[in-house]
Amino acid sequence: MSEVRVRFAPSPTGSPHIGNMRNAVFDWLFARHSGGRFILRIEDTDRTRLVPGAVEEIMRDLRWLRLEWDEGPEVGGLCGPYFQSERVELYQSYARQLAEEGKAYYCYCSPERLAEMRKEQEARRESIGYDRRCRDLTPDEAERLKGESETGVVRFRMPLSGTTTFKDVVRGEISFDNALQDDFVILKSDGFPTYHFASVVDDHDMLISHVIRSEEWVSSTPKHIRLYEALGWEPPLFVHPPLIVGPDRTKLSKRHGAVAFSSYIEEGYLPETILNFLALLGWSAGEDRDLYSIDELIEKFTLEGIIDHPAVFDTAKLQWMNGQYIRACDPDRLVELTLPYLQRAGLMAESPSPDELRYAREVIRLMQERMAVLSDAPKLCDFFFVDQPEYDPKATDKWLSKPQAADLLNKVADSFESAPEWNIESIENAVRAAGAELGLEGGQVIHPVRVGVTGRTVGPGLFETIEVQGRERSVARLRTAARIAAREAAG
RNA sequence: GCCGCCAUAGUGCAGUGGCCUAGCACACCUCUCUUUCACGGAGGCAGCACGGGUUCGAAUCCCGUUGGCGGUACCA
Repeated sequence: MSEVRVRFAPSPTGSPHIGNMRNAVFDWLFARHSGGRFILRIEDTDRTRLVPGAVEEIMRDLRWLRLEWDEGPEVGGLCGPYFQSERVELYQSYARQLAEEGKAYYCYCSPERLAEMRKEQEARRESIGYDRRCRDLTPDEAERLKGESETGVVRFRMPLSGTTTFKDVVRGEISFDNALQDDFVILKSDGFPTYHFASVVDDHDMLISHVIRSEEWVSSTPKHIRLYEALGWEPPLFVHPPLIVGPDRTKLSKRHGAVAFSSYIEEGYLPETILNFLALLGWSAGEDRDLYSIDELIEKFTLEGIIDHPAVFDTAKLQWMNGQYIRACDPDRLVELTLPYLQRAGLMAESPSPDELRYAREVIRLMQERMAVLSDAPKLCDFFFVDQPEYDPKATDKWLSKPQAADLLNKVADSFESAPEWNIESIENAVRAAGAELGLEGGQVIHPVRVGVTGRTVGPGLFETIEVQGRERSVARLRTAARIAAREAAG
């Protein structure tokens, strides 16, 4: 096989979504696996749907996932330009060539007429697409219609009989009846090519060996096959991975909630999670495993492993996987990743001091086993960063309303103040000793103390929490809590 | 409607004619660890869409049915 060259060819009409990025993952993995090239091409041929900033977002998402492209915007390459809008002359010249050779023709039908035609076809419950009115115009008729309509499009002259067959790498041979194919537009009236035409021209021009694109494209592949034939080119291999669908099993779209890829970045999924998860959405190494490093993915990724049926995007499993990677994460890196979430929540300064940073590191260490996504961090550990925690009414109700609660809390505070050392052991001793004085043990002392120092009933290990929180802060909180307890007991 | 693709537990996969009393993971449930939560550990629940073939033997091959999805634009 000659060199593997694959391309990721998004159109900048909005934010990339999970499905787009899954395809990019497959492209990249295949390129890296086979020592080939991964090319990024921007398909900006629909000028009406262009979204400003979309190209930047695509590149940002790819880079975040560490999917570096070998050719494309910002990195260049021998087959550029990599924006289709900069290649229109190329498409136009090929369209002209096809027209001159009688393999394509100019069509002057107005959008209105086309809409009318479609409506009638629908009413008659038939749909063969364009009625080919302009397919075999005499020169005179062509001249006349051209004068009437001002603008026209170029349509491909599809064979009227026979079948078009191609081999999909994932599904095997697929055949289509030519008579059912449309004389599709290759060049629009604004001079821009349609997807079908531009992608064929570019895939050939950029020496693409494998066209990897999602399943929604299989039914237009016969158009592309005929185009390659008409242009006298060898078609690439077609690979159609399955669609990624929502919980309702339909194609991912806005109505499925978080579709923008960036929303997963914001929620705090790690790149290695997303890469691992996306790789497994429509592909399998044929093993009973779920966790793969990037290197393992590259090593194991083959086209044969691509599944041939749609995959439902399961957020629950994504979360689980992210938890796995968070736990495996280097602590320093985890701090770096989590800090922005704390800062955005107003829990940390924008430019923290070394002390504050050290403190945050300790706190995050305690959170590492408890986070599923990074955005969990603020609500999990906010009490570490404020002067006084908010006391959860349910918690105070349950643990601070006992007659001895205020006493206990004050005693613990006393012994914290007088403790010669401040470490987990001394803290535990102090707490247990204070409880013993009142004839309390186990949960009877630990729960009230936890509520006293954190304001809530759940959290990391009590003694670790107190140690990290510090003596001063813990004592102050215990005193406050003791007052609340006294009030509760009295009321 | 027409064309195409697909069909293993709720979800994602493994399985390519006998090793399947169908395996793994998530979710869910139980137990365990434990000061709580989480993590970890041990169990459990739950599936080859249906009907015909082929074969000594079918989740695996063939046909049909049903169902799901995709496409059917001067969008990609």
